Amino acid sequence: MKISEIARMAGVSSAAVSRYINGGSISEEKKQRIKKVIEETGYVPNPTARSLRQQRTDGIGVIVPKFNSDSVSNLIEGVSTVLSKSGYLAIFGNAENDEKRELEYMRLMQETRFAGILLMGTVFTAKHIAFFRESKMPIVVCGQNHPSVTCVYHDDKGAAKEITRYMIEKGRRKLAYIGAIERDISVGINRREGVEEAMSEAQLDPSALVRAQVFFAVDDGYKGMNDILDGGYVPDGVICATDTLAVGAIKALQERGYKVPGDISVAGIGGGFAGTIITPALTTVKLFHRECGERGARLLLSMIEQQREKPDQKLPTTHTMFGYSLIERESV
Amino acid sequence: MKISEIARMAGVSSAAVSRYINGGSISEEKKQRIKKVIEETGYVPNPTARSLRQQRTDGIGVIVPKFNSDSVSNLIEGVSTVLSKSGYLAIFGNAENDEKRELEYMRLMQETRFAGILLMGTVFTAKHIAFFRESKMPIVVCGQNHPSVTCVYHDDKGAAKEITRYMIEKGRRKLAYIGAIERDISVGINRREGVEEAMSEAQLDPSALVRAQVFFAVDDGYKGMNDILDGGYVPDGVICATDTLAVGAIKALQERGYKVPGDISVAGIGGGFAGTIITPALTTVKLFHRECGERGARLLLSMIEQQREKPDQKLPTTHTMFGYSLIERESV
DNA sequence: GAATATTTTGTAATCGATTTCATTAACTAT
DNA sequence: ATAGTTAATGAAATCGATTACAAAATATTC
Repeated sequence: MKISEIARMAGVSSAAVSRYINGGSISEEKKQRIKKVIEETGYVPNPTARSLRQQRTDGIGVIVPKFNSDSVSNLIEGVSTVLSKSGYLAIFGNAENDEKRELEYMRLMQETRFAGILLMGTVFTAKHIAFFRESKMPIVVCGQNHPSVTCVYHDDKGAAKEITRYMIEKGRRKLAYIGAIERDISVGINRREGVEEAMSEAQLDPSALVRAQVFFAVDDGYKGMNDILDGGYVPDGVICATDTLAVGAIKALQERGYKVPGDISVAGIGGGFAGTIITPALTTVKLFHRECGERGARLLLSMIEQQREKPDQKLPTTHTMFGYSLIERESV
Repeated sequence: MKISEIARMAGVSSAAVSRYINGGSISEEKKQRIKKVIEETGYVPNPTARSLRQQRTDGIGVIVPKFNSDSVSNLIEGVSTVLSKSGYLAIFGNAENDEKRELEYMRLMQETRFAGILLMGTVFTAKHIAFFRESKMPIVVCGQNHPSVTCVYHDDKGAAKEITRYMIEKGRRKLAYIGAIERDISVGINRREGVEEAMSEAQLDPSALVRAQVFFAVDDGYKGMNDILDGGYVPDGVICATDTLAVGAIKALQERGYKVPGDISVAGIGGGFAGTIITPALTTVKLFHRECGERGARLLLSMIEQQREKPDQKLPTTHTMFGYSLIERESV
């Protein structure tokens, strides 16, 4: 079923049908006739033809570093609930934790003239920044913050500070920190700085903090904890950059016969699923991944609208920070 | 940059350029000229225009019931690694555990003339079956089995049988089963039947099995276990239809002061992440979600190829069953 | 070397919508 | 009543590729 067919059936030109659909001026009488035919036939305009003519698609690209992670899948869940109600189609790209693939996807999505890009960022290279600067596409980044692009992110430093403060309050003063790779600003650097700041404020010397720097898996937390202990340092409190790392750290401690939190407290950051099922239940700081995805998607949608109204104009960047919320459980 | 521009620069017609790209007959000399120009300009054909003319898109629809679940996100991971190497674009649709939305997506994807559909099925209604029967699109279902459509699924009954047999071997004879809603054939019915069969084969009366039927979340397993105990039945072994349910069941037991596995053994089915981090570590049967997604994607790709060669022909359905693998840990 | 088959080529049609443009019809204001 | 707006209309152009078709160039056969 195509538009010319509908036009024939309604006894009008295809231009009239197009105007009916897209809201051009048209007489009430024809409007009714066209409406009737469209309802009877269940006609839907061919999106490909429309895209070709209008020089844009109704696709929104969502680039994620991987799928099988708690925080990412909640973020996606949030994004997809918003987009599925919007008339746009979400196209997900799995960057496989590789910045180069991220860039490839961004370029592909720009070439394909997607309506916008939502990037769940990990590491920003100079090429990323250049892309943000040069591209006129609506782009939103979730989870990182950078002045060159619109971002929705968490107060990572604040969250880390909060959980550290809490641990110090609970009487732990000999701290260790298992952090993530520092090419990731949000998780790698900001959270560490939060820990250090909280220590300073409590008159503890942050340079005395023993740190391990690892990746993001349970095994990495496990290894990080063991490295610290093997180094001869036995803390009484361990902060981990993510809940997943904390799970690994607790496992390492328990294997060595330490009681958590009796001998050593452990805290995470994230508030994901894993922390709710381990023993002891993980004390952590909740971050709002799902909400972050929702907000990011909504923001992108409004940027796309804005651009529709004034094309060719570089969109201003905005920066939205989400807070956090301490979850007291059993591991501290 | 468009094809006519390339043609002008290479001093040929745009038909020649198109033939160069799509492999038509063309002289070696022009081939070189065109190649050079394309390389210099980095020209890529406009996919929208191509789709319009060829009456098909390079999109593959992937419909999932939700994103934030371990099994689903591994499946997606598998699917996306295969598709991202294929030249096709994966478009994910979140059906939000709603069969109606599943159908809506299927219809939308058919209208949009996607190259194929990969459905991570939950419940099949009569409308699903009708769609499978009538549609000429390449469709692959992951996780369920039905004769009317090509499926890649697990031996759910076998897996359930295996873990039950194992539990009986370990001396547990007073069993309970926490199962999932039975509108889901694979997880709801087949797994329960596997448990019952294993009991019969061990001369245990399956009708004596106490069952709870719940949804898929941790809390559902928790509730299911409590319901069984509140009914006055204290089993010595509990089989759960999924690992997630097992996590909830163990939590309920521990809260009531039972030792797992000392007093009561608990086993799951799935082999996901959750079972590796709880205490005691979950004894379970591994299912190959990631591999299932990979296989499903590859199969769909080959079906799409087949259809390219002989269009208008209904594709034959195939049925691929994956096995399982017992994981002995601590909960039995 | 003529007749025939095959390959190469460009022109123009095509996919299905939207949009420009020129024209006509219907109002408003004077 | 007339000039000047504004709204409604359909024919035709357009988006950027692929492809049917016919013509031209080349290769093959006898």
